[in-house]
Amino acid sequence: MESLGGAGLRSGGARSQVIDLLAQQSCCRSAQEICDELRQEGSAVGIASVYRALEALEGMGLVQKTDLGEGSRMYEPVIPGGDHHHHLVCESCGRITPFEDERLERAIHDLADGRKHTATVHEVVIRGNCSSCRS
Amino acid sequence: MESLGGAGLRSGGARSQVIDLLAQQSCCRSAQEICDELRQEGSAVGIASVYRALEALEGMGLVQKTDLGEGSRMYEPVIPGGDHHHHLVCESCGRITPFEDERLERAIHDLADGRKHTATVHEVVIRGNCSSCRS
DNA sequence: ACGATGTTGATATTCATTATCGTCAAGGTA
DNA sequence: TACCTTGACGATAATGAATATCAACATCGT
Repeated sequence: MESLGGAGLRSGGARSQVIDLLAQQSCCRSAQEICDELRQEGSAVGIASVYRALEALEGMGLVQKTDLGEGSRMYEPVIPGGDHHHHLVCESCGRITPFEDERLERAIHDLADGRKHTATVHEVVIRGNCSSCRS
Repeated sequence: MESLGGAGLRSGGARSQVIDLLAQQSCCRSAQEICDELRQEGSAVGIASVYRALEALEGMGLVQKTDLGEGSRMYEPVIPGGDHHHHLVCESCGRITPFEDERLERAIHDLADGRKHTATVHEVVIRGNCSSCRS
């Protein structure tokens, strides 16, 4: 929250609500889902403010935008030094399963280094069928 | 081309033109780009036919849809047994650089296996700054 | 209190994608 | 050949996510 002030931004109602909601989520949410959930809690946030907040947070590296190919983009919090995951998407039931893999992370970083390309963010999406859908 | 007939589809003009164009491309193109390029060559393809062709090809596993976060989705041919690459996206100049990495592929497949999740397709996008933009 | 500046929600707008529709070409049958 | 069924075609309308606009409102420094 202090980082907002540092970037010359104030924390109006809508923005802080989006931050609070995202902080409680472990995995991704779409802008519409975030807006709906906040409205169900009684606040009158507009969808525009949600997009604005997400854009600002993304610029600060606190939120990562991901596209899982299901029509709308998904947003999830980036916990500095904390868990960093990617997604398995089931093509049959649509379920999204997060996963973490140290070996994959190392491969990606080494690769970017070798190409002299900085890797601010990266995303990995694996599509297929989950174990329950295959049985 | 024969695979079209096998799937109960005929190869009308538009579809084969999309196939021909994609076969010549090594990296990704948006639907609009494909449509524009075909029109510049003199054919009167409609954008709807391009989407239809891409959808059919994707269903057959001959085309992979990718979202690089630049507004529109990108499509690229899948060459069976041939080169299989992912993308580095420069956040500064927007350039898209394809890359191939065997170690990354192995990590992804082992990971999916361990989770009993089939991996029909997967995509990796690395965002950062390319070497020319950093200097 | 007051003005400058940033934020808000509603809404209009843009733009990629999908659905619809009438037309047309290809194949099959007699 | 003539006819008919089926599927593909291009144009365009419709959908829906994301962005831009705008007037009203907060917040902060003075």
